Parts: sequence; C-alpha cells; structure tokens
Amino acid sequence: MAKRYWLMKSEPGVYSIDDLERDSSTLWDGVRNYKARNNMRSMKVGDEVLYYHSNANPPGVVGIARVCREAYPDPTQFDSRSKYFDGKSTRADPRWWLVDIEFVARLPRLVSLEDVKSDPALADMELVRYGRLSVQAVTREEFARVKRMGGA
DNA sequence: GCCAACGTTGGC
DNA sequence: GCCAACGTTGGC
Repeated sequence: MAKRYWLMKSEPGVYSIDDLERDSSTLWDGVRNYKARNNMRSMKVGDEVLYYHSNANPPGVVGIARVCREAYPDPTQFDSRSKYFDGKSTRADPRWWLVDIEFVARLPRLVSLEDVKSDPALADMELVRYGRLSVQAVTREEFARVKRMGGA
C-alpha cells in the first residue's frame, strides 16, 4: 500500500504544533466524528500529515507530522471523568479509534486557509469544500504543494 | 459572539 | 424512515 497523506486539525489553545514538538509524539484523542474516525482507521505507519491550527489567527497549516502507531481504541471513551466519555461504547466493541502521530517539522512559513482557498490547484481539498472535518485525506499532489508553499 | 453548515438524536 | 430539534465546528 502506497503512503497516503492527511490533514489533521487542532486548536492551538488545546494542543499546538509546539506541544507536539515538545512531546515528540501524541495520541490523537477526542475525535467524535465517524468520517474522521474512519480516516484514522485507514492510516498506516509512515503516512504523512499536514498539521493544521483551527480557531487560530490566522487558521492554517503550520507543520508536518507522521503516523507512528496505527488505529487502536481511544481510551478517553471509557473514562467517565473525561469529557470524551461515551457511555454507549464498550471495550468489546469500541466506537472511537485513534492513531499516534509524531512531530516531523515545522513549516518555515504558515500556509493560511486563505492561501489554500485562493490557490486553484487546491480547490478540491476537503478543507475548501467541506471545512469542518477534523481529519481529512489529501492527495500526494496537494500535500506536496502545501509543503512547498510553506517553504519546506 | 455570531451563525452557516453540518452531524446526531429520538419521537413518531 | 422521516424530520424537527438540538449540538458542534470553526471561520469571521
């Protein structure tokens, strides 16, 4: 299976690229959207990720990460003290899955949402067509282009 | 803080 | 299975 490419969103106030660089890797918990979950379940170790800051000023892609552990159940769904607790999920049949990602690099220049939207070559990105999905697939070409726009 | 564009839930 | 009501995301 060829390497694939993704875009993952995080609010910098919750977990920024700086946090990822400091931690070196993290588990991507708290995703409670089926499409995003399905995307994570199809990820393979080595897949590359555009790291996107949402609810930021300006919002945009700030770095590159890499999948370092394939999908396993999101532990927060079983933790009644977590805000991500899901009483309808069981350990035998977990509803929510996540992957681990590791820090690769920071982009020398931020590629803002506005930059992405105004580039005709990126008009088909899910980020443009359907903004709200927090874990999206991107094509190899889109990934390469955003990376280049970011000065990497 | 507003609100558009979604997704989810649950009554029927 | 429909759909109204409600919740969430995320740009602005």
